[in-house]
Amino acid sequence: GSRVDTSPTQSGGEIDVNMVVDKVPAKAAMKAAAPGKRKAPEESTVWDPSSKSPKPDSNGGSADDPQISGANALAVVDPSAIGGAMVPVGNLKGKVSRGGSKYKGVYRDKNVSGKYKCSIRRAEREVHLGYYGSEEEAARAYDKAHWCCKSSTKNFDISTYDAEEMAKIKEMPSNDLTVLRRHLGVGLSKEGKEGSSKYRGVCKEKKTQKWRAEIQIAGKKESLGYHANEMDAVRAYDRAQIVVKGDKAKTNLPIEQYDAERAKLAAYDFNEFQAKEIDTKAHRNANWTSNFRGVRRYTHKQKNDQVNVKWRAEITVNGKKKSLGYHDTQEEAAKAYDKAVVSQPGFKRHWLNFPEGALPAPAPAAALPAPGDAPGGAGGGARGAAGGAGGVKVAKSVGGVKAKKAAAAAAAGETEAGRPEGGFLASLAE
DNA sequence: TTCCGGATTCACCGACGCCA
DNA sequence: TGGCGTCGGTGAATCCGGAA
Repeated sequence: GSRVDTSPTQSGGEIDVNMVVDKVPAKAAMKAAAPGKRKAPEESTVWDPSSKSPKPDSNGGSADDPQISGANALAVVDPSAIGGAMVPVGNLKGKVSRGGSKYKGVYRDKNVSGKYKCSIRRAEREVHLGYYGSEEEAARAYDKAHWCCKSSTKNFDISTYDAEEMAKIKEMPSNDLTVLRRHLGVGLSKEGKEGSSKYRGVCKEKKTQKWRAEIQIAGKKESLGYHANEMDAVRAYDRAQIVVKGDKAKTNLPIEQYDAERAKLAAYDFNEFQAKEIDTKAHRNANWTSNFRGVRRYTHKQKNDQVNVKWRAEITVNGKKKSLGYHDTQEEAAKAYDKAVVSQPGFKRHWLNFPEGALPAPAPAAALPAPGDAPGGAGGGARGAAGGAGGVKVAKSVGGVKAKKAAAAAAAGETEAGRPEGGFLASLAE
């Protein structure tokens, strides 16, 4: 039929580097033998994917090919006999594929500069086999996948691979390349990138020299805290992965290491996990800050050891904090803050905790510090839920250059009392 | 000084469609 | 049928500025 002899061209113990076992000549031969026709079904060899026997290659390779047949292949060519040189078995005829690589299954991804990627088709689906710095590495990854699926290699001779590794790969499921992908390191973290950890989700802050862990959930980055040593950050990330993805978590360390707490972690909602298990300043502050601008929690221990919890509203003007009283609820305190803000010259609606509603009546002037600076809230939690625009941030929102000009103008307009006349706020309001 | 969040970049991956 | 080229989405990594 259309079989093409794919055995290596050997003569006198030498291996012809230009030998060809690839599909190109095989297909040409097939076409020559039966132009326009596929191989007749009876000529095909049915291959059982569940068996570990090599699948007859449509390209012309065969199960009895001494070069590529099953476990035998590992012993066919002794690498030492060829001086350990790599022996390409692929289409190295000087032909460069459309992908810009001379190797099978290797492509250049124009989105990823200087890297080669490789993939293999399995059961009508493309399986990604990772990115590599060199064509050769990518070609070898492809070969390993091909070896796993079809018991043959396409780019380099099987003898150039580590026999032990290839035997191990042979044992991996050929219908599900997940195990192989893990073996190849696909989807795991990059290594050797300057300044970063070799672990996923962990990087080192240059400024603080601390290890920062974070995870992205539904497009939003969530902080997992700062850690003095890398492994603490790694574990924080791993645990967060388990919380978010359960058994499908891509952990840095073997997931079995978390067996003792996996059930507990998986039961967490991420926010709950973050609040209870992650020690960040924000969370430490969370129990005394409020979601409202200019409002914070105030606890007062009484003589009978009873703890009184109130919400304190305060505003910062001219760098000085002024109390706006203590309130039973956050909302009341927030309204008190809004009242104080409204009485500031040039105030903006978006400084308010309740910008949508009717403007509150301004607080009596005597009750407030003299105007002269953008109002600042009590800080802390005011940044987060209040849209990240705390009182002080108002100045930022005006823009760097403009804000600087305004500040300069304000400084120039200072009265003998030491405060800018007309107010910094007024200039900000432009 | 430390912590945090926004913005940006780009590596990674899956998948689609063309072609041999 | 499978190799190949490419595109788009996701998310990790990093930078940077502001707030505490």
